[in-house]
Amino acid sequence: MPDAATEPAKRGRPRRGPDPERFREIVDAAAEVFLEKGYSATSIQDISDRVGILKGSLYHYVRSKEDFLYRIIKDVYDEAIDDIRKIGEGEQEPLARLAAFIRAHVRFAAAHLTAYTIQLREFEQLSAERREEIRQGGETYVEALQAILEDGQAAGLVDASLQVRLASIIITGELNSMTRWYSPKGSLEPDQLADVYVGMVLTSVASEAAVTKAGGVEALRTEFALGQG
Amino acid sequence: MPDAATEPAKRGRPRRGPDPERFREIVDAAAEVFLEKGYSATSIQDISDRVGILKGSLYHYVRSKEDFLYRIIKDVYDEAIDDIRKIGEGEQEPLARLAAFIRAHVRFAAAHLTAYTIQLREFEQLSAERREEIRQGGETYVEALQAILEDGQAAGLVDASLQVRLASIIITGELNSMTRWYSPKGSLEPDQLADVYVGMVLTSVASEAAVTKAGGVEALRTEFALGQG
Amino acid sequence: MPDAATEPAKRGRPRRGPDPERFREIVDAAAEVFLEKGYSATSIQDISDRVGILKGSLYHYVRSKEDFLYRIIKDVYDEAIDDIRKIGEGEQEPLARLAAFIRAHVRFAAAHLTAYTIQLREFEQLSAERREEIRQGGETYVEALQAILEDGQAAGLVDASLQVRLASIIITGELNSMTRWYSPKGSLEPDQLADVYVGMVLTSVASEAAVTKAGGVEALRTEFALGQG
Amino acid sequence: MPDAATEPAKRGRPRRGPDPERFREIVDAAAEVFLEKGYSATSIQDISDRVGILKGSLYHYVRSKEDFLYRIIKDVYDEAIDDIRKIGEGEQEPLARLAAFIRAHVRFAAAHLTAYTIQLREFEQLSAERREEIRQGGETYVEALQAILEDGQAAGLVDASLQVRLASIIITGELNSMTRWYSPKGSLEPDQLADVYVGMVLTSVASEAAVTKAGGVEALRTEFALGQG
DNA sequence: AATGAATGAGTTTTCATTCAT
DNA sequence: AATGAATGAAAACTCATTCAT
Repeated sequence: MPDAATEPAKRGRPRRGPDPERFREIVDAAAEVFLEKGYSATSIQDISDRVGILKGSLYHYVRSKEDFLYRIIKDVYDEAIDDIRKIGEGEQEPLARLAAFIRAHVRFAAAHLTAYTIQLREFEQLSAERREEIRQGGETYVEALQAILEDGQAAGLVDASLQVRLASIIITGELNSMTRWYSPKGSLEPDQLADVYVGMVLTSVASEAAVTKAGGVEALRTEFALGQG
Repeated sequence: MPDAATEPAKRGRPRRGPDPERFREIVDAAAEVFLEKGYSATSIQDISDRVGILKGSLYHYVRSKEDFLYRIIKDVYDEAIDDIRKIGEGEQEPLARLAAFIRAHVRFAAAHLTAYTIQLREFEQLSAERREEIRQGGETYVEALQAILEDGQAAGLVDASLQVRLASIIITGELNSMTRWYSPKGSLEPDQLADVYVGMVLTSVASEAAVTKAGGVEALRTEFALGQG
Repeated sequence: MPDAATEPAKRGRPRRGPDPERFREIVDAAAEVFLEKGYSATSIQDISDRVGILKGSLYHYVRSKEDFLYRIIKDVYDEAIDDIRKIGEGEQEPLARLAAFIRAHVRFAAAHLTAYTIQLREFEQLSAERREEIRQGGETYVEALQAILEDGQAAGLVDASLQVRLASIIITGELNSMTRWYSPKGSLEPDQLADVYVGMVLTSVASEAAVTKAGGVEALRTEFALGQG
Repeated sequence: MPDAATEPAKRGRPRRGPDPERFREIVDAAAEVFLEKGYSATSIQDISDRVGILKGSLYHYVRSKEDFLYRIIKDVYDEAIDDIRKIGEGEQEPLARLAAFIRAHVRFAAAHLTAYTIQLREFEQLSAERREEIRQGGETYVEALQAILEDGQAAGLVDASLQVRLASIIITGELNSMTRWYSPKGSLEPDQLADVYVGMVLTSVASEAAVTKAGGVEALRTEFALGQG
């Protein structure tokens, strides 16, 4: 019986595939360009120029331009799903959970600004199959938000007359719209922005009881603020 | 009776440019396709297919593909400016003006859904010159909104601690995000949607005094509603 | 009621599509190059050079390089099917029909030398769907030939011990191999070549009775010749 | 005694090239793919996939893609030349030699089916120099066959009116066409196929005298058969 | 012997635009 | 007003080949 330890690894293929760090570097370059020019208006040449290699060389890493978009969106989408799952673990009170949700969302968008913005803007450019595949992933922000608002209504803390589905869509749009102007280079920290969002969103849905409990709208508007950033 | 065969259809005037009705038809077709596929991903062929003519024929109406985008955005932008100017004429009370502003904005977005959506999404695809030219046009929604909020603060009806510039941007994003999901084919009428927006936005910025004056947040939330949809 | 005679033709589209003569010209150019270099080794550039236009211009006529191959093969295949159908109409005697079949086949191959050669060589380069579609077309030369040989056996004129399916394949290969060397520029006329083929093929399958009836193999070999070339 | 440390592993001889067995393996893989897809349509990637290594690694064995084709064709061509030389050694009678020639050819084609098919199909894809070099090699099948037929005519056993050059080309095409359909996986053994070919070819060229001598065409058709396969 | 990154030149295809009719 | 042929430039993608490791 041959000694397994001295026997060479099965002919040929360890086949590691491309270096994951280099791959990340390249996908990040693609994301930057997509953000600046838009996916469709970006050429493979634009990406390779940014990386500093020839355009043909990119096909070591992907099979098509769409693969770049897919990678960017898939990754941020998966992280977003994780993010949504973590929200509310711990927080019991609906308004506190709502505040936590908003803060988490703002932090997430700020932390993954490029990729998250691309996801919002360019999702429809993916092939139908890939859109479908990605959507299977899990609960969306809208759905999570809706659940919180429903809990809030049950607890009498969210205006009972609110159409929660519609409100969830509106609030999600409100939060997502930060990707249209927010820049990490500015002086506004994510938590400061979150404070503003939390204050505005909470008062926009709070019930009479919730306002009273907080000691008025203005009090409610700062109740969940982290304060000075 | 004159000979119909030799007489040109329209009385006297030599036809200088293309038939404006046909032009509108074609620009509308372009807008539809831009909305569906995005400007950059749309080819001249896509547009001509939609119209039912050959692509070369489009150059009777425009000098370049960008001209279509320019026409669409310029027109809706100009109308938006008009829209903004009209708001508040008449309304004296800041919260009433804020409500009127929101309603007008929702109505406008709903009425010009395709063009307004394109303007939001594709403005950056215009040449720098045209972007500049269009921006000269007049006050933006954000600026108009900011002015109203400032008046509201002066009148003690808007939370004095609110960062009005930031709030204006957030609220505008919130309103504009309706273009991402609203459809005139759905059962939700623009005024019904406006009612929801008005309620949420007003309570999100109202001062303690404003809430008290209205008889509570829930009352404030319906004070400016048109009601039954 | 409007007068149909004076009413203009329905807006826009007579849409004739490309000039069929020009199209033929271009497909013929493609066929020439495919013959010289092989389909896969031919670039779109090669074809456009032959035609004398830019490569992009070819896409007025086809949607892909494969379309050229399809057109060439489809057309010659359809004609071949027609050809096969016509053979034997009239001829009653099996050996006479066999001779007629061979002559027709040689004439056909000579008359469509380029396209028929391409069909034989490059059929497998078509997509699976197109191969399938074309094969649906009708009876092949092999099948037609087999039928004739079976009739010949029934009439006692073809060697009873002959495996007709195999013989049909062999004879078809023999006939088709002329595409590997035949040139219309040479001095050998199609009918002269057919005379040789007829003589060789008939004697290669004839029964004893057929030979006797003809007055010997050498007599049989010239019985169906057109003679003087 | 030489210093073992400086001496290469294998006794004396420095290793010049790659392992010949591995080389054969790789060339065979290339041949398989060339057969399936055609030379021009095959990429180096296709070959390396078949072997199970990366494409860059193939350049340890060859200097270019064409080298694969050259190796395949050169080898089979040289063997074919040998094959042709051996034919007729021993056989004295022209028809017996013709039968032996056909049998040898069929056996050869069956034994080297892949390489021989590639040689027939892809010879023209070699560079002009290599085509020239290979052609220098020796007598071709057509020439050998022509010589036999001429001997046959001299002996009165081949139809005197036969154009032997043309007949040789036709018969060679007939034999070679087996590469278009023959498969060693089928139930037809090479010698069975050779029996059919021998019978058909001999009767297709035999003189009256040869037929009479054999006792009729049908007798002639089986005279050189090996019989049951 | 093999890997995997990269090259550079090529391929097929797309597409905005022009223009004679 | 529209056609349809063509252009010319650029797009996405392919691929034989090289090379440092």
